[in-house]
Amino acid sequence: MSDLLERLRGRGWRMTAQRRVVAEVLNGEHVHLTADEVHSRAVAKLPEISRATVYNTLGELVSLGEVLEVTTDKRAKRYDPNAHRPHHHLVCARCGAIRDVHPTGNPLADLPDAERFGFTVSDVEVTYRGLCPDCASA
Amino acid sequence: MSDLLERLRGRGWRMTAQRRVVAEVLNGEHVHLTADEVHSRAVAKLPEISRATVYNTLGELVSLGEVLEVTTDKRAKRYDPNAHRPHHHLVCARCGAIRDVHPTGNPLADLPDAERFGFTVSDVEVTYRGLCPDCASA
DNA sequence: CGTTTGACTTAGACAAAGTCCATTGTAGGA
DNA sequence: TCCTACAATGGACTTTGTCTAAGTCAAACG
Ligand SMILES: [Mn+2]
Ligand SMILES: [Mn+2]
Ligand SMILES: [Zn+2]
Ligand SMILES: [Zn+2]
Repeated sequence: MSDLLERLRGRGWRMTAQRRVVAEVLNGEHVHLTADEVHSRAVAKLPEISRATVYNTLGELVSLGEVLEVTTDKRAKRYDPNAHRPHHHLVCARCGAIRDVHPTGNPLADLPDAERFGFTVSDVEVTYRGLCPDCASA
Repeated sequence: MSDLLERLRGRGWRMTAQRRVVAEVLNGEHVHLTADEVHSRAVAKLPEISRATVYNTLGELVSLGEVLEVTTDKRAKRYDPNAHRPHHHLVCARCGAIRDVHPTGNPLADLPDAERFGFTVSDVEVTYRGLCPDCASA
């Protein structure tokens, strides 16, 4: 993702080996790694990178809107580089596998005014749960 | 909720002061307390109740299907006594207030087969986010 | 009722996920 | 090349939750 790195440099980011490695690890489709998984993979490329730096960098990428935080399970937060096209998630209840999905329809329209309690509603997250092919056949 | 206590007794639960207090605390509409909040309120009624017992009791209530676990934010799990009528949640992004909502429509039907990746989809959670009236005016 | 017993509760150790801070290092401009 | 503000580091600390060994008590039984 030199796209990403280019954009970040443009935003005044100081480019360091650590930040480059974190950005490299967060690359691909259906990628939803925990901070610890990002750290392990980053260590493979740059052994001296610290946990704190991984957390810092992930936090910065999130506030820049380049990465999304996803909390599909109650354990660690997951980091999603697919922040450009809005999407939702399909999660295997047994093994935790996560896929990006794009449902049709607009759930925002499905919430009547009477059910909004005066809130200004700006966003909807939809999480589908079920069993992945592997777990269903086992 | 003597309803609940009655049902639990019917299921062979030994009725203790601790369990009664936890069940009392989990009572009402739009109630979504964390385990620690349940513990604080339980301590007010029964000072010697322990954290472990609160966690144990909440876990049992969840496996009995009497209480739902809700993870609207990435912090602590919340416990929802409104397990009888299915519903979704509306969350204030600033102060964390949570309301139960009942959207129209069926999000399951909005996920095309091509977007299911072979999963057996059994459940959908929808979380609406926005600002509550208080936070919007501030 | 009093006894008995296994289910229940407790305190505290432990673990996982994440935050914070003082110190040390360095990217990138002058 | 030098300087310095920004970034990285390790480790202490916090929060949330789990586990266990030992003590307690609800309720079944007589
Ligand atoms: Mn995603
Ligand atoms: Mn609810
Ligand atoms: Zn699976
Ligand atoms: Zn609010």
